[in-house]
Amino acid sequence: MTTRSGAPAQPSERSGAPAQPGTRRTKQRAAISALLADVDDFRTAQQIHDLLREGGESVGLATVYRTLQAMAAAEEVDVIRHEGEQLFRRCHSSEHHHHLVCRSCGHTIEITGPGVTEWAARLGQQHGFRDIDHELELFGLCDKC
Amino acid sequence: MTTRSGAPAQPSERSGAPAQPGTRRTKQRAAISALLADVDDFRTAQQIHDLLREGGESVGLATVYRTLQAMAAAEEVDVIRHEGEQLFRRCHSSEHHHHLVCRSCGHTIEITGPGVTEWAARLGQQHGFRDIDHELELFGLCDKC
DNA sequence: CTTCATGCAAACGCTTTGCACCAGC
DNA sequence: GCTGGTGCAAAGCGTTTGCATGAAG
Repeated sequence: MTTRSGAPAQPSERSGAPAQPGTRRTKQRAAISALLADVDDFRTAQQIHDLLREGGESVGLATVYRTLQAMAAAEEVDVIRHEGEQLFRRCHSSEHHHHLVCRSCGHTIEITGPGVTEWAARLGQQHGFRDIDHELELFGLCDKC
Repeated sequence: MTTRSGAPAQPSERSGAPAQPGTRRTKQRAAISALLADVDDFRTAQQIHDLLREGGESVGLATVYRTLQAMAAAEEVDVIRHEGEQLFRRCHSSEHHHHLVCRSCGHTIEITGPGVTEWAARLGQQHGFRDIDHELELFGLCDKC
């Protein structure tokens, strides 16, 4: 990605895929994908790493990070930041949504903000801001915690 | 804070203050306070550190962190986390509010979420969550950026 | 004079990266 | 056999902390 071979041969880039990483099907990616399909709650990269190890599928922590990053870029997983660390989760809805997350076990419920996006856009415009983005997450303790 | 003197003398703790740090009036605290009064935008601890240094008032970075932490605990400053780092700002409203923050210069406008708190509480209750807290901030580019 | 804040540097936790090795295709 | 993913360990970055010094009251 940083270095380029001297040859002027154009990289094998088809039209569809924007040369994102994470193309190749590997055992590690499969393991992470499978785990994410299983665990319906937000988890840190380190937790995912531990869970994989517990499950016998040992994957390097760096790979976990790299894969999650790629999946996040491909919008296959949702990422939220909480207290300095990032939490990952495979979400069901592909539409814009927010989360109600248990701050103890990570149990998550997807929620939709009632008109938050429009509200944010309107408010931004009012104050001369453009390119408005919003962060909205709810945290609490679920009934099991 | 971690180590205690062997003497069993009870710490000089009056009834009012819960032994929070930041009691003593020092030059550094004054400088940080003054700067925060001047700068109306969200700033990282390191930016504040730099600004102090530029202004001639050199304060150790650790002190900046410790002081900001104390001020945050005393609710004298607002803290938000964004992209892994925390931003500090002296806010005008002491009531619950949110922010519209320029992601380039940190310029900030205080906003009130229309019923977000109630909405969050209701939603939490619906799903058996308690002790609900919410994080809501807007980010964009201000007209000067 | 006692106590607590400060400063420095080292430690910390999470995340990213360089590089040699290995596996997809 | 190329290409690109993996693993390890080291580096990076923002933040916290231990400890000796210095200032506040």
